Amino acid sequence: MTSTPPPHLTPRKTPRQARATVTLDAIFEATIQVLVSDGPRRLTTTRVAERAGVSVGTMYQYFPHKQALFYALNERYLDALAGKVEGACLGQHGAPIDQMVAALVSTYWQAKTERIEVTHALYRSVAEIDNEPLIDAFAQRVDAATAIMFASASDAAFADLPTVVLTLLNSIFGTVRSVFERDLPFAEADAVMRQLMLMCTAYLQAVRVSDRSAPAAA
Amino acid sequence: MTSTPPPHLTPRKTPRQARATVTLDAIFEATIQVLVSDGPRRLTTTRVAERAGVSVGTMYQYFPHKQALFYALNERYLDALAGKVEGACLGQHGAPIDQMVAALVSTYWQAKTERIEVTHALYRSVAEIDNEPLIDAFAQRVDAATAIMFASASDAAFADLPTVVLTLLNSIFGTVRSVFERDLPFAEADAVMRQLMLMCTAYLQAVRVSDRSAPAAA
Amino acid sequence: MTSTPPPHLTPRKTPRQARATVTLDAIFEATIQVLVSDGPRRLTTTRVAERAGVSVGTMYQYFPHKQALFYALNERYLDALAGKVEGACLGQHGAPIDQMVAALVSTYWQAKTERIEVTHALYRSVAEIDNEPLIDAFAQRVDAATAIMFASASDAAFADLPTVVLTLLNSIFGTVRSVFERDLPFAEADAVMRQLMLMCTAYLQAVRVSDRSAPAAA
Amino acid sequence: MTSTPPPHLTPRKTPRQARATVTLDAIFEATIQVLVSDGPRRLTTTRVAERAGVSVGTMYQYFPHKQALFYALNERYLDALAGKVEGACLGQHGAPIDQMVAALVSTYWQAKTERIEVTHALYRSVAEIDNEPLIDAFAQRVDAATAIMFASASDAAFADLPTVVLTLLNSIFGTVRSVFERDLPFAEADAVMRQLMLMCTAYLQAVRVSDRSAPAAA
DNA sequence: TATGAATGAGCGTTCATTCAT
DNA sequence: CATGAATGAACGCTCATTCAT
Repeated sequence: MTSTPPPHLTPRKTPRQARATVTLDAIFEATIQVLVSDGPRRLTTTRVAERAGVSVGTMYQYFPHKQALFYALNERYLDALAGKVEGACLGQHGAPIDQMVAALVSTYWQAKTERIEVTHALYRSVAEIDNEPLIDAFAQRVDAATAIMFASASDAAFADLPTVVLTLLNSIFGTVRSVFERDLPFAEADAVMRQLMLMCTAYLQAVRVSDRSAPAAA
Repeated sequence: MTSTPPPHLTPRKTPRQARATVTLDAIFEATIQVLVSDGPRRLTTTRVAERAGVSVGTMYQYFPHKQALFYALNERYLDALAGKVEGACLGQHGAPIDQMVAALVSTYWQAKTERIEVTHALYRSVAEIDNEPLIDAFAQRVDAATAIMFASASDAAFADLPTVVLTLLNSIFGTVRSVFERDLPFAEADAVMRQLMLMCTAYLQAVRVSDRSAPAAA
Repeated sequence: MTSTPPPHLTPRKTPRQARATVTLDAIFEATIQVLVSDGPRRLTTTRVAERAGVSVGTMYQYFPHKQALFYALNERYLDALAGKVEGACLGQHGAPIDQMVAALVSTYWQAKTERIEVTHALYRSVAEIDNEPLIDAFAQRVDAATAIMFASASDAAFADLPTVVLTLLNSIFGTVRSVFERDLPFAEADAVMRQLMLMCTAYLQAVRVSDRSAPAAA
Repeated sequence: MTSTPPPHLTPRKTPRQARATVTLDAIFEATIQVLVSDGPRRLTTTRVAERAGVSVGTMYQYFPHKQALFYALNERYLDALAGKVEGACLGQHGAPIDQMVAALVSTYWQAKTERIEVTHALYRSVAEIDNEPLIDAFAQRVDAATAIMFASASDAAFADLPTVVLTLLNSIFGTVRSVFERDLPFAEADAVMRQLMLMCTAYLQAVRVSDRSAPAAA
């Protein structure tokens, strides 16, 4: 994350000791658990502290206020997610576009699917804070990685790569979220994911500049 | 709406009198206004009542509790939205698929764009209640209408229409939401919408059964 | 009080109904009682509400926050005090200065002595809020009334009346406070008060312009 | 200080080592600074320790609790103040009463005026603890010194010296405080101080026993 | 001995809900 | 019926104090 998040939303102390790291992890995990089991409305400082096995006071030693905790949690989450996507992109360097799309979709879907309830909880709690800076930073990283990947595609070139990437990512991320929130049974969700790959590939083929020369997207 | 929403989430009285309708409307509008101007966290019953020009007590005559109000608001909103989509689908009966896609995307986008802040506010406040039944009902209506429309396409037929429709709608709705939440500048948002049409059309062409006979989706 | 107190320090609602007045009085009285029995540090909203026989919520219907309650209490107190002093001043119009001094001192002393613990409590809690505006308003009223009184003295005139009044009042108010805070036994306190009258009279005679013509104060 | 302060309010250790003295001084100075800059409400142990450059734990090595720190601070302050007044009294031995009064008033005023914000802060924070023992001790010392001084006056004798001194000191201390708290502009404050001298002198002349023989005060 | 992370009671404040008027 | 004052549980947060290191 290269963006500058509002300073009042950052943890108070960098964990220098092992103990602090453990505590911090406990707090984050507790936050997720409370989020999952009680919902964002019931995410209270007391409950988190309790579940984390620390006192409220301790929590406030690490985070200046509740929002900061939440913010940091999202930061962690998005940071990891971005990392995975970046990894996938790097792994597909020079591959054909259908493989790229498949990697992109399945990586993202898998990441979201790993801990389903957590994903659900985080989707549901997005509104609780202003995490625009985080979303922006995430988008930036992922956009860049994806653009670089597609620029290296073995079987296609794109006139307006930024727009293509923007469309693709919004599509993928949006569709995944939509599928998630509708709580589709696995079979259907899986089917949609496969169709999504198809769709993205079809799109890319439609807008690619054949033989690296012809017309543009838009 | 044909689904059965939990009875405790429905308004207490059917508005038989004009007065009641007016009051109800005022309450809904006030809710939206408070939502837009103060955010979901500051949406208090008192504030809504005040803005609506009624007393809290009166509000509780119409809604057994805050969630019911919220639920009803979403119901209204989704009902209207579904209506618009249904209308668009009916209007495209027998048309070619690219026109259908264009109609679908632009109708949905326009509906969301009409009152941007309202859309934002509602997206942001989705988590506040459990509106799964509403979403389900909405999805059912829209799925049905869309399926009927595409079944009538002049230039394509689909082996597994339900999956195609499911994919298409999740794509469109998800992408729109994603674009909305990233708060893209109009130009970019518009470009993505046009690309989205392209994408959907490419997808449909890829999965259509040529001459109304051949292979299936996925 | 003619000064304009910060709007955020005024009670939320003017008591229009008898009930509200009763409640308000109960809150004020409870505040004093808590102040007296528990000290300013233990003056919590919960305790006040409890002692007043109302809920915290009710208290917050009358005062936007704790400070406002405190402020209003001081306002009431100083308003009444200023009224008493003004009354005394009016009553001594045209009298000789020693009677004026006697009236001033004994009125102030009596007012402070009426409910000793209350006076103590209020003196002790002065620092809790910024009541400068209240003090200023109080000083203004009392200064004015005192100046008018002394200007009418039958046996003296003063060249620099404002300074004389300022000195006199600071002396009286300060000495009374000092005596109070040292918690002198009644006999000593009473003796000091009588000496204070003597002192003030001696001062006025020392600075008066004989036959309404001669040299000035300062 | 000859009075017996509650043992739980005294520092834990007598500063036998230079290090301890330095630390203690730092703590006291930090307390004052925090008091001045943040006000008595924001005077937290953490903040004081931080500003003093020591850990909270260390602070608790010197003071069993916050009140003890506060108490000790006031003790220091009042001790120094009493010392100054005593010095002034000694210096005026055998002088005429007007010089004595002038010395008394100006010494006290100067002491209070030396670090205005500190004085303000201390006046404002008096209520935080029960420092009656300190006040008593202070009063005793100052009373004694003043009584001895006036007993040596070259131009007056007093029948009831204790009452005279009590009155005089309450007057002076009270007036100074009153002037301070009203935050009068320097010119006015200075004028009042000069008038105060006048007043005290007039008083003493009024109650003195001429030729060291005649009637008494009160 | 010095440290400062941990504690948790207690604070000020909010707000969904009730019910006497 | 409509009102809105009253309720009080529950929240976010602070800070004097302790104690393992």
